[in-house]
Amino acid sequence: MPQAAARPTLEAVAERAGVSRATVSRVVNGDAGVREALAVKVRRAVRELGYVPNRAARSLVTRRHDAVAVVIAEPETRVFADPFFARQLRGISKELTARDVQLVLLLTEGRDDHERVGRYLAGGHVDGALVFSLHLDDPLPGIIHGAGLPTVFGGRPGWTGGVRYVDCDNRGGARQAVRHLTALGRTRVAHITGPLDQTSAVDRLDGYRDVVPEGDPRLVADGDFTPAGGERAMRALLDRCPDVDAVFAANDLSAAGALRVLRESGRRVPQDVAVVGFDDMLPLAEQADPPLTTVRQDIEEMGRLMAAMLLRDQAQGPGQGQPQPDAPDAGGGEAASEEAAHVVLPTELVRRESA
Amino acid sequence: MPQAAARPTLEAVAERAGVSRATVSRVVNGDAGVREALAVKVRRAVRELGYVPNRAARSLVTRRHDAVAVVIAEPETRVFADPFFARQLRGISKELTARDVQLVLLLTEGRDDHERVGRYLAGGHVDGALVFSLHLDDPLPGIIHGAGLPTVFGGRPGWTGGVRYVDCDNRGGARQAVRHLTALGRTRVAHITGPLDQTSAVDRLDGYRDVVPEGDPRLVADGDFTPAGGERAMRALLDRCPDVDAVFAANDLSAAGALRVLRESGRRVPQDVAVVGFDDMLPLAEQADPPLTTVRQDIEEMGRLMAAMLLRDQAQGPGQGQPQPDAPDAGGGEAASEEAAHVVLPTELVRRESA
DNA sequence: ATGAAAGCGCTAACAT
DNA sequence: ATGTTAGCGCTTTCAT
Repeated sequence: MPQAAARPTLEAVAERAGVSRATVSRVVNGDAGVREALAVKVRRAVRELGYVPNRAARSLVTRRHDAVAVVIAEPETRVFADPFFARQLRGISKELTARDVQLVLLLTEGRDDHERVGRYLAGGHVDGALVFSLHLDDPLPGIIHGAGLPTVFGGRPGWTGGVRYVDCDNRGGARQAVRHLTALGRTRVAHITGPLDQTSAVDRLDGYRDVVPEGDPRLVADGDFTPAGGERAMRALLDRCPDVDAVFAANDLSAAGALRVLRESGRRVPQDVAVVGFDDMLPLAEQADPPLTTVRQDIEEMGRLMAAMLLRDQAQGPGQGQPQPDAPDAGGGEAASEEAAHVVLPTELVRRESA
Repeated sequence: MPQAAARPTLEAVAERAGVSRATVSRVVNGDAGVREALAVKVRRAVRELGYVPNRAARSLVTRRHDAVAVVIAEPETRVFADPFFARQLRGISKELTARDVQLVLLLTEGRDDHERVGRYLAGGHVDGALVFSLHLDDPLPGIIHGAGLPTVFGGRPGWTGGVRYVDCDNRGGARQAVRHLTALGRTRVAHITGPLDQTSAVDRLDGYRDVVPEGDPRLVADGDFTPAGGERAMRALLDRCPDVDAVFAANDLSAAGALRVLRESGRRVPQDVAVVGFDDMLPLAEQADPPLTTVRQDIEEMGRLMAAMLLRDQAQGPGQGQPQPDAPDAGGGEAASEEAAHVVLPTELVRRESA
């Protein structure tokens, strides 16, 4: 029965400092109302003994866990073709670390996992959840929302009401991209969409239409955020409208596919056809030929804000059970406030050589 | 004082099933020695009440946590330019999920975080750690190893003895790459290295030398796993040895840089200079011009094996405190066994158009 | 095979 | 301001 190095307990610290457990607890938790003289003694004892509070024991009584779950609902596609996800995690991690909150990562592989994740979250092992789900028909967000756990979504979910989320300004970013192309004098600006069961793709399409409301419908081709989809769409575009002189691709991956097809077809980029992507996915965007002009979003900041938003009301006490009342800001505005029920981060056009 | 939906306790289940807490506990934990008739009643009560065990209470007495930490020690560079990391996490997640073990993610930002992570790990909040660190001089692995927590490293650490790790066969993969080039009839095969403070880069260089032991030293140029480094190295190579007819780049990112320089210099790939990368980093490798021949490693499997290796002895009981005695296999062999103190996974050459 | 009871280490009333 | 005390929900001897 290996005795695992017998960690010192509060009791041990109390004895060494010559005070009661309660006093040690107060000092350790930074509660006011302990004479400095005693506090000093306690802190010394803590240091000498290498005392570390037992989280399990603490959770048992406080009913808090100082842990939040990060649920990523789509390992199969984009998430793993893209450092996007890693950046967001980094932002989240920074914020959580700063508040001494643990990050429990939940990756779901498919429908089977939904139940498991739902059970875990409803099981009261974490104080909140940060959820990424890209598809409108994904039941997981609903399950989680229903679990009565404070939750913040990454990316606008496909439904409204009582939901908190952080997103980038997909629509505004799309407008930036398309305006850039029209400012270049391009008159036949096409759009390669993303999969339209994702709000980001829908929003980018909407942004495109904002700028080209009278647009030729044949200039819009379906993509799916993959290079192969971008190739297909670009071929269709070239076929239908040989006079196309600009393309706004819904992401950099499909832009890469489009570039390849344009090159094959003998078009020069940007001279014959200008191309703008979205995401500023590195190293792809930089290494593309020619380097891709694209719309950048501050992914890490999105993660940070998600965590901050979730933790904002964490202090109030253990698992509230109810999401916050909705208090949307203007919606799609560029200002970001942690007071809002959703935050939409601005995007930035990064000019390289493709447009 | 929001009462957080008062989860049912063991007590509640016991009462409903008309048995004692102890019996419910046995059933829930699958302990043998409960009459089936009773067990059935208990299970029904559990279901009806939606009982979920309180992990904190359980940990408090068992001193186990059913949680492991995943420590990623280098958010700044490669980890976040590369889905590598995400794939590995996925492998880990799958294995942990299957055993109902939680994944606590620890991302470290720099030296400041080392202490924090060390404290956390030594603090006894998790049953083990899976650690990624790329630099030989990183003190973190040592700290963690010293914390007396069962640990498995991702990638061979820069020191030997009593360490368990999972790695891919960097050296063998490099040999595959270079042999492929020589089999193509190339006689002036250059190598763009990675940063040589990482074992993966050193091993790949060694593999190159295995095949070209008599090699012209001017054919080896320092890179750093980045596209910019690859460009610099390729320029140096072209400068020193204009007759170079093949390049093995230590990773795909630097290969991409090399491709760009070759193109600029008017060389055709693969006709004039053949290029092989390492990693099969998608989408980069596929989208390169021309698509990159490269060495693939099964990243997800590496993650899975790390978790499996860690959990193998987890069953024995709470935090052993001592790492396992070393039981290395042949070292660098291609067979992978979960019995070994380290596992080295095979690599695979993926032929595309660059060589 | 089952139950009774003793804690695991901590926080939070309550008492002083 | 500090100490005393009563659990938090669970597992685990130890009786039966």
